[in-house]
Amino acid sequence: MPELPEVETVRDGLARHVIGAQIASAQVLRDYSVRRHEGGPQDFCDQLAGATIEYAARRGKFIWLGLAGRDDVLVAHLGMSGQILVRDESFGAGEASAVQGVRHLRVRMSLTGGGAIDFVDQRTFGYLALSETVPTPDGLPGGVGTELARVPQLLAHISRDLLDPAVGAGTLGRKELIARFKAKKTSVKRNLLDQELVSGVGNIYADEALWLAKVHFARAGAQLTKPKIAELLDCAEAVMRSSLEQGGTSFDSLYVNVNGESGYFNRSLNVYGREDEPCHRCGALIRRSEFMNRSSFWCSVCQSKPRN
DNA sequence: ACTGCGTCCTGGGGGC
DNA sequence: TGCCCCCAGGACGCAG
Repeated sequence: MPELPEVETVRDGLARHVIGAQIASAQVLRDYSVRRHEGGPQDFCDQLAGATIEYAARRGKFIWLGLAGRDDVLVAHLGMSGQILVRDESFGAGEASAVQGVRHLRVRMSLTGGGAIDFVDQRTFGYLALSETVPTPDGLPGGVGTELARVPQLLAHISRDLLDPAVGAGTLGRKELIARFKAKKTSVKRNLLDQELVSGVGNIYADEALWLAKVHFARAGAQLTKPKIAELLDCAEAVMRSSLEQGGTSFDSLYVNVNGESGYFNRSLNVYGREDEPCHRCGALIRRSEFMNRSSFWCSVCQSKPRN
């Protein structure tokens, strides 16, 4: 499933392939895939027709495409199986046969002069919407890939992510994040997954970061020292950056493609999905626990359990 | 403020 | 070979 590195790969691909493109028309093949758009799917299509893409930005797992001369932007969330496929002129965009030939195609945006942007999503947790933008409270750029100090209203409550320069290690933003982390009364893993604290960390990378930092998922966040919290955040950032390096080169130039099923980032995983396999650091068996209605994978030796 | 849990959704894969 | 059921996940919303 796409996590932050995969989403960044998609954003980068969009920045390379669709900036300057004009959307001639949009076709919604499944209404559920256009959500949180006031006015619904038909209005979405009406509003999008004629829009020209100006930039591709990202905050956490949300992507947005800036539209020339407009205050609203096209927001995309990939959910857990979403893909954005960019088709060139030779694909035969707009033809009914071509639409039917694409498995799990939910929304097609046909481009002026040929080609298309396809939103493909097997499990339909992802969605598209148009959203007005609002100024960022700190006056800094809204996310990765834009210089504008604005963010879609739809995701204004989502915090910046660890790949955002504004919360980079050593910045005031990072310092503030550590302080907020320390002030929370809940567990470290819940903190890592709290998109309003720091965004972009999902279940997989939370477990990977905790393993790397040798912290048990259920440990109280406030129990960690600030340097330890800093280390944990650095670990989360490092895991995501190394995944990004691996994934960034694995889609071809015609497609902006994240394949939720191929799992091409999986080879670098140390704990996630490795129940009963030996820890890469100490050889003890990796355990799996239910936590927050999700699976958590951890090493019982490296990540000592809090007694409570 | 925090916690726990349900909801959305689909088809791959395991079990029989 | 077939069929049923479970499972995975992010974000959000609600009750306690």
